[in-house]
Amino acid sequence: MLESKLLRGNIDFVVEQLKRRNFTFAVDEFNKLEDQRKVIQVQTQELQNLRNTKSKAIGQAKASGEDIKPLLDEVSSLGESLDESKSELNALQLKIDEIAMAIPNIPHPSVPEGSSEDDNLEVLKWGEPKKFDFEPKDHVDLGEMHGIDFEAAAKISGARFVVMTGKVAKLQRALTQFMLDHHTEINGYTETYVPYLVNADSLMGTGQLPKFEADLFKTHLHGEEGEAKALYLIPTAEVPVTNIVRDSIIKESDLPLKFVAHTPCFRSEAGSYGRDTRGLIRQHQFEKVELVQISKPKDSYDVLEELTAHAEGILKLLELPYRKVTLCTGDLGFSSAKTYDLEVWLPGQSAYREISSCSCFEAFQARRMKLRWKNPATKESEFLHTLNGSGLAVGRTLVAVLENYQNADGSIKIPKVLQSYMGGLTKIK
RNA sequence: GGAGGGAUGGCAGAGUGGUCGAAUGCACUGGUCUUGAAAACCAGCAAGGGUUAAUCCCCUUCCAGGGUUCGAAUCCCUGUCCCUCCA
Repeated sequence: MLESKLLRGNIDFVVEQLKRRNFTFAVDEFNKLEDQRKVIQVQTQELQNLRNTKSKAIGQAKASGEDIKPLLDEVSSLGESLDESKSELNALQLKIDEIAMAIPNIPHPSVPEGSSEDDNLEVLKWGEPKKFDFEPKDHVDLGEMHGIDFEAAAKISGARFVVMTGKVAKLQRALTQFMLDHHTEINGYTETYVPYLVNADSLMGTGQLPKFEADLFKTHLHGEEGEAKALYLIPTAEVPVTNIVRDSIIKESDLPLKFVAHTPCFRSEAGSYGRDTRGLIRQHQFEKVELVQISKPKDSYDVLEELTAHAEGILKLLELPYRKVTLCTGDLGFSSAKTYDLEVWLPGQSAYREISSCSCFEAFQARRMKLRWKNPATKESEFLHTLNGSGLAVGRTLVAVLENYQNADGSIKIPKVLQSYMGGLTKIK
């Protein structure tokens, strides 16, 4: 959600900025509603004031033993016009909120202009894609001999699910453990366990709702109030973790807050039919280790660099070649002001593929979830900045390890940092 | 499964229909005093919104949502969460 002052006072700037990310803002409609709101709100508050004053007078008259009948007659008609005015105001406010909640964040000035992912800007490349003296297989072919079973998953659930057994399942767990340990012990994050089913308010807070309901799995509850109580499977740990601090005022001394959580993520992948249908790349359910930071506004872009470096650290320790790109305005997520994607090298596809997305949301999410701090400089409560990034997407990291560490015979070398998590194993075959 | 109690400002905790946005204590901020600090004393101290150049002023908010009433923290209904007792 954008700042209401900005929407009211400097709407031309907003429109211009949103144009950068191909979002057309219906200014005229919004302004019209705002003008109406002003009139009705002032009118409503005046009526309310009148009622309060009269009611107080009745109280006083009664206390001093006067006859209150004439005063009662005076207010009798007030309630009706007040109710009318109130409901008119409510209706207007609902419409305005609906529009406001659907406006994406404004890109940071440093974000490159562009319309699609082709315009993303490469920041750096790390590591050399390994030259194989044989034709490297992709993870699906490799997985067949190691216990990755898509057929069983299709039988159990359907497409875009997987069953893993044996060493490969353990390797995924090793990756998860390694990431969690590294982020808590080296990078200073607090390990966090969170619900995997969340309510609509939480999703509003981080920006998945109201616009992107189609991307989510929604539970269905029986009974009359089922709809209102329905929970959603989390598409990312960002949702429950960031919402830990929804509706709260954080002490300055507690900032920045740094959380790391491992959760499964569930995505409907609506609209991605035919994309990455093969393999583990695009699943309805996958594991992810997520980094979340809550920072003071002035620090947030330093934190973005730091948090991204934390995600990169995992790739470096796993010795996986990657590149870092800045998403262009057209490819930026709804809530984000600036995003770095980390893309890992996959020999099976001869391509870099996204394995982490690190974003600074500025106060966009904080405003939606009323997340504030007491700024000692201004003595005001002000909105904080939220950030998050995958550190990393575990399923895709597993893909990267399988493909980058494969041998000609299909066996997989275990990366050094994972060996202790695999009981000293150096190779799976 | 049954019976009861509770949810109030950063925290603790009063308040059962009207000058209650809310006593009091703690915490916090400023001041007096002090060589300095502590103590003591004095003063200030909720959030969101409207209007305004700004102040003033006004509105809303005492778990959430409905209702009763001229008027609700207070009464009624529903829900959520917490606690106690019984089985």
